[in-house]
Amino acid sequence: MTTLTRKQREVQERELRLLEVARKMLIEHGFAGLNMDEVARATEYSKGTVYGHFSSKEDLVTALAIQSMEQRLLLFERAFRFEALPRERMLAIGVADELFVRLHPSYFRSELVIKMANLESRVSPERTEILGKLDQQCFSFLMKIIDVALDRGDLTFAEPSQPADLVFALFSLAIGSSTVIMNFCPLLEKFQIADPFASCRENAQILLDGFAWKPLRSDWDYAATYQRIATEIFPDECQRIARG
Amino acid sequence: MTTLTRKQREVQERELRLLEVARKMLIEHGFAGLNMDEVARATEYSKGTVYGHFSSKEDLVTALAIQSMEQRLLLFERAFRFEALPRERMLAIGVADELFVRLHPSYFRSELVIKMANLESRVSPERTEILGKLDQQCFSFLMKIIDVALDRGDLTFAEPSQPADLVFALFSLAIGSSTVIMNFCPLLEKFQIADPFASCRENAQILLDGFAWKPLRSDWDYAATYQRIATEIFPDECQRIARG
DNA sequence: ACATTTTTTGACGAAGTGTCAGAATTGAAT
DNA sequence: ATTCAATTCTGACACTTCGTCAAAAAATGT
Repeated sequence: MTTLTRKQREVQERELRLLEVARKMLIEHGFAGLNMDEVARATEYSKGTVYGHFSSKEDLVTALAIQSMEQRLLLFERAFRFEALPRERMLAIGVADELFVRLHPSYFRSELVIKMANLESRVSPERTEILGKLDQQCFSFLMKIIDVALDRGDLTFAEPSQPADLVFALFSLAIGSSTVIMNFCPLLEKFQIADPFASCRENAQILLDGFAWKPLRSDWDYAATYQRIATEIFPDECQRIARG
Repeated sequence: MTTLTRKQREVQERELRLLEVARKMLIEHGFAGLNMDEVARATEYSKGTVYGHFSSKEDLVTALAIQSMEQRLLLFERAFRFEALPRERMLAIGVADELFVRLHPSYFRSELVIKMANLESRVSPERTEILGKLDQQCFSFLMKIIDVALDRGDLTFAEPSQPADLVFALFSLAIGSSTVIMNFCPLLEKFQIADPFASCRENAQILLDGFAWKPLRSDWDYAATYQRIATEIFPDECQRIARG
């Protein structure tokens, strides 16, 4: 019994070590530059051992994406607990997402890479399922806040819009903005947007105004809310961004 | 002289043939499944010849992305010439973008693949530049319409928002929505959104309402505008979508 | 008809993925 | 302590694919 758990613990630690090294490679050399031989060499295990953990390179990257989502959800949870008006809490979620992308750009990238390139077929079903569950958790955070807003009457939906449409809009804006910021740099320079993340935050607020989620920007000082979020919920993270 | 142009024409035709075959492969097997040996075999040319056209696999996919952007711009131009209020014209651009994604999903995918995976370093500078130019053309269509709206007073920007922020927001929403629709199917099912494209159209309108682009949805029948766009500008395309 | 230039070819080297027979290690039993 | 079965780990190997380049073939000029 004790021996079994010790063994399991060792295996788990080894997996973390493998992922750590792989993540570093993904950051430095991109998906194509992430190389299984090299992962084995750098960790001083053999290829066979690495393949014991991950059925393929794609599976390994999915494991990284799972870590990624877990990181994101940690930030989301803290944002979710922010005690404020629903719309302010939604702003906190937005800030959490921004911080995630900025603090873990390579995580974000591995998420997208995996979802984009038909790669899921080569990923173990277990990992695919885990990732799906995590996506859903993410989704439900937003839905819960929307439900509170509906209860309070801060937000109403006129046919044909539904709460899910708002979530869809926010997801799309967030994913699209991050994609543009991370991958369309020349385009952004054309735009001459000095601080794309600030622009993105503002755009999300404008979208919420479009949905008439009260209080509107004209009736509330969301800049102050943002300051509160930055100092009360994410002081360390915001500082790390300010520095780096 | 004549022989030279004939030769050039042959080369150009061959390139189109290569791209056609490569595109089919990209659709069917994804980026990883697109294979240079196979492209050579299927077109009955040799690898050397293929590499004469494209300096690398990434370069080939970029060429596909360029074709893609050209297709998109053809639709954008037609939308741009729509004689109507600026906001209606912007809706027409949105419809053009939707039609593009729906009619050429594989084109759209190749665009994203190239921009995502650090792949640009392996692409020939000429093609990178062409793609940049096309991006910018796309951008300037939106800017021109916004300028008209500003002139008419339909739209004003309150500090710190700028016209470019609106373009950024629209791009992000469009790219994000398409990405979610094309690649996050399980998530969309969770959302229980019956017609994601319709939802996306509506979300864009809501965003424009947020920017207070007049006339607001409450003061104008944009469903009617959409009908006009569908029947007057894109009758064939809309039918093809309705059928397939 | 022959020479020169251009184009095309496919064998090849390099790099990487995933597998599997056998080596090494471990834990239990004697 | 020694033996032995079970488990785990290893790295050589088979296979795939990218991109190159010397040589063959074709086109062009004389």
